[in-house]
Amino acid sequence: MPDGGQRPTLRHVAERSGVSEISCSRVFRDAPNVSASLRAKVMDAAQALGYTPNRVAGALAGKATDLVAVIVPSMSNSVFPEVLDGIDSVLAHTRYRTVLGISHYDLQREESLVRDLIAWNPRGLIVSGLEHTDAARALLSRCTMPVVEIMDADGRPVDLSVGVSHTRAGRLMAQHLLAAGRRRIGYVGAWAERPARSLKRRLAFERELARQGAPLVARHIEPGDSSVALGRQATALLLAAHPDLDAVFYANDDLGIGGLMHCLGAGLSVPGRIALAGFNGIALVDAMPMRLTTIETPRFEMGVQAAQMLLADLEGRLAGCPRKLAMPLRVRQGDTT
Amino acid sequence: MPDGGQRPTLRHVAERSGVSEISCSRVFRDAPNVSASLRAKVMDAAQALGYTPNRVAGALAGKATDLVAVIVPSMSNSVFPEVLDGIDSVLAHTRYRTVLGISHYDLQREESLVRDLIAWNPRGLIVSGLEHTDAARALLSRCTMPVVEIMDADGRPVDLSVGVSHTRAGRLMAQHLLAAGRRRIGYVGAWAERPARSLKRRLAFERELARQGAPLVARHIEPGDSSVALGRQATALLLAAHPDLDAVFYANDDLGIGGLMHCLGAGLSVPGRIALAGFNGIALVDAMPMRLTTIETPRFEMGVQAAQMLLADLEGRLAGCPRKLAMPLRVRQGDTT
DNA sequence: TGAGAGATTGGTTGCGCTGTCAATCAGGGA
DNA sequence: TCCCTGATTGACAGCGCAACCAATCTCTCA
Repeated sequence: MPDGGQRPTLRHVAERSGVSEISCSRVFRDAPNVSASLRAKVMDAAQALGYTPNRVAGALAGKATDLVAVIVPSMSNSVFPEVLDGIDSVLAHTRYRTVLGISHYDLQREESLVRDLIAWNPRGLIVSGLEHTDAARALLSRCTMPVVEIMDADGRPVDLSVGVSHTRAGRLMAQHLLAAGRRRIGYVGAWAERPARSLKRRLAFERELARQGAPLVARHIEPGDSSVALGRQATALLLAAHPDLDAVFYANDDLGIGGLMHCLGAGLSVPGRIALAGFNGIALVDAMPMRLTTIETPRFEMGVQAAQMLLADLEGRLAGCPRKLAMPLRVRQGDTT
Repeated sequence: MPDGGQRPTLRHVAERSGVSEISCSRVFRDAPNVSASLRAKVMDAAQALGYTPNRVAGALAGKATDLVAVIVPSMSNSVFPEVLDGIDSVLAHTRYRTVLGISHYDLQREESLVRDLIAWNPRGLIVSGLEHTDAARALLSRCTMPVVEIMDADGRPVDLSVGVSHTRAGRLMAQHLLAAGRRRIGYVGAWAERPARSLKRRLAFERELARQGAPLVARHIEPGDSSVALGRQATALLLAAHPDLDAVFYANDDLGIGGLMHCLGAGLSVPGRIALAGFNGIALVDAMPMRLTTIETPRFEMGVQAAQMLLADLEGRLAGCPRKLAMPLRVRQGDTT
């Protein structure tokens, strides 16, 4: 019935079923006030034609797409895949779909992604972090759809936010290590500290150490992408330069596990000789022969909350609710401190 | 200038700049034959108004969106995030954006995602595996845009495909273990073997073992999601039931590393007492104190190739090129066999 | 100087669908 | 029996942009 290899449209369905286009449209949208017999006729015709609604046309006519733009900084460790999983676990049950952008911890790239994804007129945006270029921030604050900034709770969000306090995380870990009697403490980071969150953690960590009279002895910030292998290398370098360190705090668990691997390989007793601690609480930690002490962050749950806040805002259910959500954070004592 | 809080449109830009809508449109599309002065006028007006093109309207008018639908089965290990990274590394430099679906290794869910994403009229689809429900396969073969099936090379793709031969992988590993003198061999899988690819690997593995006179002794397929922790548990169970195994092949590296952790923890000498091997060659392998022998698969590269084939097909550059691409595969000897 | 080629600009139409409002129909109470 | 109400169905316009074709303008060359 549809001429040539063209995709059938509502008009084809309308013609074949002998029903008006708009009634067909109602059937596919599950709009109210459609009789069962009409619905059946339309569905039969659609079935026969292999009709699928064109959501692009629907989006234009209805003035809103059912897309949610999500911008994450990286896919190279398990953190953001978990967040995406959380977002998807909520959106999968709705008509909304995720459009993905990866910024590679580059705020310039993030800005262009924001610009690009806004052009799709999404129903909402989920972006990572509270730090953006001025232009990106301007775009985000000007746009009419809800924007959720995830991962961070230290700062002022453009609109909505769900995250943890990295300042608190740094302080907590400093207190934990000091309480465990450590005094000569080092730090290992990666990504040249481009994610502002890790910088916030480190600064808070250093501040607390200094406040308690045991200032940071040394730090090693790698330029490259974080990974277990990089953590191993960086730890070797740091300990070569500062053999007397009695604890190291890592920007994340990947690095920390790498550090643990180095120490085990080098025959350094952990935590006897040196204590190690990471950040995030990824699943891998539990699978290691020795469980890294870490700070547990709710990645999946942040994704879930972000998506739920977005939906709630779209449905006007957010009146009175907090627009800034700080998620809980706790030190998870492992075997390495 | 745009009335109320409404998003400015081409018409607003046209009015403000005193240029026709269509010429404005040309400016934003970088269409040819636009004078510098006209472009400047238009850009000024757009700047002042904060205009962003509405890609949804453009997609409808131009009869094609710049969306690429990607359906992956899982985000819970590093494999598919890496594939996504590969896809993104290609698409990021184009005007195409990724719409993501996660099927959770459920073909029914995959089918509904296919249906759902086709409704967005994407420029192409990238789906995982060659096995789909009949309905999904029908949808995929009927749709006019290119479809790339990734990860597998054993079977007949609907359209394009990029993947590795899992049958060959299973055979290779059987040969490797037998060549290393192993005779009492076990297998550990997960996800209830829903990914057909892992089943293909195992069957080829068992076939080769049997052919060479050392049939599989035992296998343990977990129902749950694969993870390092699960591999550890499963190995404990398998070895408890079959203490005389001298080698175990795992459906993937996460499980294999879990197995390694178990053996190290239980004081079993690896590879002296027992050999272990995984599949994929994820980065984590290299960071462990003992490197798991594995079969290296080019995940990032498969993403890259899939995206490139898609683009090539869209641009008509695929005439004569193979529409089915088998990627290389090799056993990477570690410390565990 | 004038024709012709090419570069630049604009008008009209319609992509496929949904919002809005109008028309129609069935059934119930006065 | 007839009007009124609510449930169904339909007509029409337009979402914001780009394809197509026409108009204009600018050169170049004879």
